[in-house]
This record gives sequence, structure tokens and C-alpha cells, in this order.
Amino acid sequence: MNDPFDLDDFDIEPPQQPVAGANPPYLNGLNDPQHEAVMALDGPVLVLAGAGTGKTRVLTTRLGHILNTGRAAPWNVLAVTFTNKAAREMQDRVARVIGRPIEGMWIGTFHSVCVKMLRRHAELVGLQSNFTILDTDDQIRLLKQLVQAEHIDDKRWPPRALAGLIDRWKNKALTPDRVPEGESFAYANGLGGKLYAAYQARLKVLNACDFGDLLMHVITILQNRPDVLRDYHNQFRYILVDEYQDTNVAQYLWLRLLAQATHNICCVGDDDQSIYGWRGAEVGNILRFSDDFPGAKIVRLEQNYRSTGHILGAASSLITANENRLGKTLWTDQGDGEKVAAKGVWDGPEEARTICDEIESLQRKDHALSEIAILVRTGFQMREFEERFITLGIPYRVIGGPRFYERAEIRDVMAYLRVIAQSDDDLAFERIINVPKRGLGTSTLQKVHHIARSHGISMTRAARQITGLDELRPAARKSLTRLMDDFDRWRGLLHSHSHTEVTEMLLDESGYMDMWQNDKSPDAPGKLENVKELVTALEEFENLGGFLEHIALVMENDSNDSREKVTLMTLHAAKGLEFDTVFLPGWEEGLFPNQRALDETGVKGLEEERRLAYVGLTRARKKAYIFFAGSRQVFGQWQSSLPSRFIEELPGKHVEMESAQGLYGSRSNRGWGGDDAYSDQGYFTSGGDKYGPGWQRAQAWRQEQKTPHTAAYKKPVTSLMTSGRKAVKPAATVSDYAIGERVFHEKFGYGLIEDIEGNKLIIEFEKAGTKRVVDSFVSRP
DNA sequence: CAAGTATATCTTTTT
DNA sequence: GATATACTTG
Repeated sequence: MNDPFDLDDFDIEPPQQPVAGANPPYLNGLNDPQHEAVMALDGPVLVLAGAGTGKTRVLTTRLGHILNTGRAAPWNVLAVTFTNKAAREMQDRVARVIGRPIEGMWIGTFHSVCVKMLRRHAELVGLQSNFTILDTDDQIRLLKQLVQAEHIDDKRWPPRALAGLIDRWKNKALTPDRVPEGESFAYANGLGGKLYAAYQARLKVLNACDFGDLLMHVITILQNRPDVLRDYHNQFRYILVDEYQDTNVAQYLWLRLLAQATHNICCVGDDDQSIYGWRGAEVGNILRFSDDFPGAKIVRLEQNYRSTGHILGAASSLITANENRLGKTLWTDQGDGEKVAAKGVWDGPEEARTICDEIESLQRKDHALSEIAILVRTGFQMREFEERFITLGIPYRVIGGPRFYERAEIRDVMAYLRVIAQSDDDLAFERIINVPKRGLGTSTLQKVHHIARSHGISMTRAARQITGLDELRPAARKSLTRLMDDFDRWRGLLHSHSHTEVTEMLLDESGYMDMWQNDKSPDAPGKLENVKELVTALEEFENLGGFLEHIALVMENDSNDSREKVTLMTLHAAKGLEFDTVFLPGWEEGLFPNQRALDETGVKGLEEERRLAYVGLTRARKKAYIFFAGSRQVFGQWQSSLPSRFIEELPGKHVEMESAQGLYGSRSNRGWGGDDAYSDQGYFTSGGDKYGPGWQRAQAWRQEQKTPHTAAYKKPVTSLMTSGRKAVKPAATVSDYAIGERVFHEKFGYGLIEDIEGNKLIIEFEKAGTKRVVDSFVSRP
């Protein structure tokens, strides 16, 4: 029993730690409110921490102080965050605060803490402790089966929508029996609730959970079992919560249950940075804190240590347009700095060119690339920047892009491992029953399905049964028997061999490796590499279960590649980060604020979009650039657009407005404000008319551009097509590739070199067409 | 049953 | 424009 989390240890007395002097060094340098937030250890505390006000410092110092004063042992502390990254950072920084590593602290995401609890009490909600955690993909596939089983038209009622509905229920901790009457009608004329119940029942058979269950099941347990709850009360003397504005109802209930006994709960958050409402986060939780926890102390952190005065002024002014907020006034003593730049451009590609040109110019002034970020509203905006970066040879990294573990080949291997680890995992079984091809197609699958459903058992069990019956054609029956025997054998090997060895054998014996080795498609070698990388990753884990859990909960995307790179990501992914220079493209009506957010939740959605704009601006330390384009390609279709209403809301005092000549009827370097010349001209008051005067003017402007005259932000075309452009580095390097050589590019795949200009290669790619690429971005296959 | 072709839907996503 | 799914053909 040396597991520090073990129940038997709950009543242990905190060890008598040496208490530091009255003024331990970690308290030095805290400002007054920060100090107050750290020292208020008893009773509920809400820390309203504006962007860049030292929130993490307060949290970690407070944690360190609790441990250092000997008020609690590490395992008496529960600290929850939303991301694994935040949890890791907190762990590291607490250790630094108290100057020694700490072990046994319950620090992690809501989900990982819940998994830990649920594995221990799984049987109380009808699961086994080795249950599988399904991702969204599995969840939807399972729902689809259930929907089809009910003979519901899944075109008219997409399983996705049902998944969304169920998620919303789970976010509110509503088990099927508690779903309010009327809400079932949101799907398939009232079958929503029934399908939800069927889904939960099926999950139990599969010994599986989805993300929402992790919290909901634990809440169920804590509510129904006072003895279990009491044990946790005894254990957790101090509770800390990060990003409280992002908690949903279920998380709130969970916290309230756990904090019931001691009331020692400290929540840190910023209502102005609540940007996950569409995922069930309740800003109400933070707005209502003092009602929920009577006698709560509220501390406001308002001194900003990150940004200059102009950036702060622009962001603060923008956010005041929101009605529902607790209200904070950020200030800085760092001086005004440079004004925020807002620029209008003709179209998306020009936006990318302008921004990348600016980045090159910054680079020439020795600005570190790692201190530059482009923050976009939606993922598809990233592509034009990526293409531009590749063309120019600017190193970049994408955060939150397609994840390693979401690739098909990785999911395949994971599915094999899941079946080995937990044989009732149907979603995994189904994925690989015929990968590689073993002659087990849809008809076989359907028969297995039928048995599984009618007997209420999992598919592996059904498959095992069917091999003993006379249902299948001899070939299929033989193939399935062999597969089932293989599964048993691999599972047995786990007792005698390491999980890495078993995985290698499995991949070999199942024919999975052969499948890719014999595959002639250009990306097959890459896929093989990925699979090998996965096997390497396996070694870092003690056992298969630990690995699978890690994958399910920690969708790791940290490329620890710390080379100098520009960062490209969504605004959502940027929360909590900071950069010297931030580019904010795509501030256009429909895109930002996002039309869907507006349609779905109206004013609430608009306010959330505005908070997103606020988050974006406050990421910048020294300089922020905002861009908006007159037209943009969406879904491969050109669409015109008006500047975002947020642009209009920016105060002229802190923002420098610039626009390409003729575009939006503006000249350059004009001030910008709510009721100045721009609004007078009607360009921003036409309320959704996509073809208003601004647009017409832009059209006219485009015609003009066909003449050789160039506007401020329309670069001469020649600089893009010929060698008119200076390379980033002095073009001393001449490529050692040869014309006609076959090369591989990470994004574009394989291609033949058509021409070489210095270190730039003109490559005819097999899939992606002809591109101009810097040689360091390709490799010999 | 597998391979190829047509189509529809999509881009807000911490776990 | 890309991807996943459905549908057709061999």
C-alpha cells in the first residue's frame, strides 16, 4: 500500500514540516492583492485575475505556502485545471516555490482526477476498473448504430446532434432518468431521452465511458455513497481551481460536493476570458460564487504585467461593450508602447502576404520568431499562412492542428491495443476486424452485430459465439476464428512479455505492418514511421493500461521542438499564452464574430466572441496587429465580407487604422472611433448587408489594381513570382538537390524537382501540384 | 467482397 | 478544397 492516493491513507496526519520564517522568500515581490490571495487560506476565496496579472504565480505560491506551513500534506491538496499543460506547469512551479519536489499531490485536469476516482469505485456505477475511455469519434459511431437500430433516418437526425444533446445533459450531470421531459424532443421527435438511456446501457456492456461520464459517474457516486464522500472530505483539506470561468454545471457540482466539509476552496478565474460557453461552461458559476459559498473572500488582481498601455486600453475598451461581467479595470505602469495596428486588405491571400512580410521584416530586426504568434478564429484560416510560410521558408509550428493520435494508422494500432487490454471494447474491435483485409466485410459484421444486440453482449463475445455456430460462410468463419484466437494469444503474451514486445509481435503477426509495407501510395512510408514512433512512445509507460489512459486523456500536441518558430493557432488555444507580437487576422463579420455563434446563442454568443477578441489582444506584450479582408475563400467559394463590428468598437485613442488605398473608402493612417468619418460614410452601419457601399468600393478598387499601380498593401505581383524577393537568409546556400530528383515534403507528399533557384526548389508534387519550396523543407525519400 | 466513383458536409474544441 | 460516407461496378 504505498500508493499515496490509497484510501487507507486518508486519515493520516499532515507531517510536521519545518515551518519557514514569518516571511518566506516566495512571498517577496507579490503585490498587495496577490499577497492577500495567497494568505487567505481558510474559507472560500475567489480570485478574479485579469489577463496577465500573475494568476499562476498566485496559485502556485498559495499551494506552496499551504505545504510549506505544514497545514496539509501534498495528498491533502486537490488542484484542478482544464489542460494537462496547466497541471504540469503548476506541479513544476510549486516545486520551485518550496524548493523541493513534491509527490502525492492530487493535481490534474478535472477528467484525469475523475478517472483516478472512478477506477477505484467503478463497480458502484456498474463498470469494471479497467474501463475504456471513448473519444468523440467512438462516441458518435456508437450512437449512429443505436440510431439506426431504432430505424431513425440518420440523415434527418444526425448522430452528431444526438451526441451534442447528450453532452449537454452530461455537462449538467443529468443521468437519463433526470432529463427534463421536454428536452428529449430536441432529437427525433422525442426519442432523445430513450436513445440516451440506450447509449448508457450499451456503454456499460462495453465497459466504457465517454468524457462526460467521467465526471457524471463520480458525481453519482459521491451523491449516493456518503461513506465514499466522507473519505474524500477527510482527504482533501484544500481545493484549488484554475480557470473557474470555464467550469460547467457538472464540474461545479463536483467541486461543491468535495468542498462541502472544509469550505477551503479557492477558485481563480476571469469572467472576461470565458470562451467555452458553447461547450457547456457556465459563466454563471463565477458570477454566482459568493452565493454558492457564503462568506467568500473576493480578491481582484488588476495590475497587468504583460502588455503595454495601448494594448491594454484597446482590449479594456472593447470588453466594456459586454453587459454581463463582474468588471475589472486593468492597469499597467509600463507605459503606452505602440498603438494597436488595424489594417484592411483586399483578400485572404493578401492578408497572409502582408502578415508574413511583416514577420520577415521583424525577423530582420532580430525579433525572435518564437515571440510572434498568429491567432485565428477558425482552423481553416491557418492554411494560407502555412502555405506562405513554406514558400518563404519561415519556420513555424501549428498548435492544435491534426493530432498525432488522430491519424488513421495510429488509431488502428490503438484499436488493436484496446481490444487486447479490454476485450469488450467494440468500437476498437470494429475498427480493426478487417484491417488488414481478412475477408470479414459488412455481411459478417452485421451478423455479429445482430447477435451482440439481441443478447446484450459485446461484439467480441458475440464473435466468439458465432464461430461456434453455422451462421457464416466457411471462409469467414475460419478467418474470424483465427482472429479471435490471435487476440487471446496476444493477450496471454502480456503475462510473459513487455507490452512493447507484444505490440511488435501483434503488428507483425496481424499483417498490419505488411499492409503498409506493400502499400504503394506516397504516404505509406510516413505512416509506417508513425507506427514505429508509437511503439517507441509505448516504452515510456509502465503498462498498456497506463499508455491507453494517457492517450485518451492527454492528447499531447507539444512539439518540444524549441527551434525558433512562429506560432500559428486558434484564439481558443492561445488562452494563457503570451507573445511579444501578435497578429489577429480575419476580423470580419461572419467569421469573427462567428456567424454560427451568433445564430445559436444570440447576444450571449456575441459577448463570448467579444471575449475571444479580448483574449486575443491581451496575448500581446508589445504589439498587436488586427487584419480584415474584403473577401475570402470559404469552402472553396469566394465570399465578400464586412469588417468586424469589433473593429468599430476599438478606441481611436489606442488604435492606428490603416487600409489599402481605395479599400473601404479609406486612406491610410486615419484615426478610428465609434462615430468618426467611417461610420458617417455608412460602411460599418449597414448591418449585415454584404454588398453595401464598402464592398462596392472594394470592387472598384480591385479593378484599379489591374493597372500597374500598386497600393500600399498590394505587393507587386512580380515579387512573388520571380526572384525579386530577397531570401530570409542571404541566399548563399545553393541547393545540393538535382533537377529531376524525387523528394518528399511533409505537407505536400512526393514530387519531382523541376527547377532550382538558389535554395528554392520548384517541385511538381504528385498530389499537390507545382509548388515553390525551400530545400530544407524536403527530404530524400 | 473490394475497389473505384459520387456526394454531402464541413471548420469553435481544453478533456 | 478536403474528407468521410454512400453508392456502383467488377
